[in-house]
Amino acid sequence: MSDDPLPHSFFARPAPEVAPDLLGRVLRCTLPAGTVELRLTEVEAYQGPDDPASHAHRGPTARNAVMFGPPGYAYVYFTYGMHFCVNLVCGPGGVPGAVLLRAGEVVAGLELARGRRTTSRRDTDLAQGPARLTTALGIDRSHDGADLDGPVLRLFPGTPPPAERIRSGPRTGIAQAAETPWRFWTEGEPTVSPYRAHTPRRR
DNA sequence: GGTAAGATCCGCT
DNA sequence: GCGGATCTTACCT
Repeated sequence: MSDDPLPHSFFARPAPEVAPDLLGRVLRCTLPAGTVELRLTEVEAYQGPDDPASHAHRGPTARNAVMFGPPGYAYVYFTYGMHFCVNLVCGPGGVPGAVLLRAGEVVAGLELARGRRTTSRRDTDLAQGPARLTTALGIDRSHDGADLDGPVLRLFPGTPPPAERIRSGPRTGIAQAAETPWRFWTEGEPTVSPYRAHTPRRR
């Protein structure tokens, strides 16, 4: 990977526009233990303040402050008492938005990622799910606000999939605005759960 | 000062 | 498919 990282201007668009453009991109995380690189296969967009599912919906707080800052930085939060999730802050000035990284394929640092994900039975499970993804990369709250063109986190152009392989659907695990198709994934990737490719039943 | 819900994962059935 | 683990955040009284 000798390409230059994507510039901050890449993120200076609404999150629902940036999200599909993140598929196939490569996120590198460099820590004292070593480097892990992840090719993104599934993401979700959150665009506040009118998005009731977004952490930014109720205005700025100590936790979500990074979402209200400039694009091109990481927003990391803790949830369910045991998990971290990482977002990439997006959006034109003044509009809080972010893209949650849900899944990816480990393309470098496989041994290190396996060591962090001891419960994983297959390599495709290493970063299948937003909390597994942060564990595999070694990301925690200390990376909240980290520059995506910085010494720890860097996002490289990678190889985006052809447009016909990009799918979208409802976001996962949230009660509000579940009908908004702001989840994007690459069709045919083993790191994306197959059942998610189908339209969920309505009742 | 108390409480309910949460952008989840894992093991068991 | 279901429920437990585990704790922070935000909101209410």
